[in-house]
Amino acid sequence: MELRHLRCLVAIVDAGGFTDAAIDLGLSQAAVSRTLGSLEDFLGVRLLHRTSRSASPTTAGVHVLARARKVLAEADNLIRTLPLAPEVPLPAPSRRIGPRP
Amino acid sequence: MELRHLRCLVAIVDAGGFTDAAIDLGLSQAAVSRTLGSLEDFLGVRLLHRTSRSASPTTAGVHVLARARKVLAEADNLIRTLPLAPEVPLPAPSRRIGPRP
DNA sequence: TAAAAATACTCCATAGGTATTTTAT
DNA sequence: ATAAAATACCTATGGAGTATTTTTA
Repeated sequence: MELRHLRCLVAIVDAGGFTDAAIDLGLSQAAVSRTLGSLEDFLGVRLLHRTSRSASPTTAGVHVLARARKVLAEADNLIRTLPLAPEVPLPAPSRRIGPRP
Repeated sequence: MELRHLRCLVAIVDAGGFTDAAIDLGLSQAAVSRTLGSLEDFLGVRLLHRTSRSASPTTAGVHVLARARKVLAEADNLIRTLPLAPEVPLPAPSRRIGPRP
């Protein structure tokens, strides 16, 4: 299981379907279908109920979805709270007032 | 960024080095080195200080490591708390007392 | 100099795309 | 009948292994 699987699940539910999720993810509809399929295979549970109109989470899907969001939130948190270590220290801001020499 | 990157970071710190982490992960030392390198590239920060004796987290590494553990903990939680949906319902436990007929 | 990590190279598994078929309304 | 998901097929990216080089305590 990788983050891509969880991102895919969330995108489908948020978009309400595979096709729109594919657009949001910048992937093809086929890729989205297969990625979610492999997640369901891995977990051994069907997560989404598909119709020709939309896709909605199963009972297990609702459960997994909530936890998937937590995982992704923690991943986002990791990236957002990065103490960025500048290899090259920022130049001291110039205090010059007058016109450029 | 995928879970494999975070699993790699955690394994290296827990094992104290790339080589032992590789054994724990069931990967080659080279794979571990590259996976951590790609994580560092992605984050734009050096996470581990390497010596020929061991690998220890940098300041940023300590920060990221803590968050990586949270991400992985949530991922584990997702898997552990799965409402397993048996396709075939479990057979009702037999209440027979006497010897097998 | 003796460990451990980085790199060069190669290979292959699989993620992803396109085109098509199947399915459900 | 139509819109959406699943599938078949193909390609290419990059993940992984082995062998080697580089690094540093």
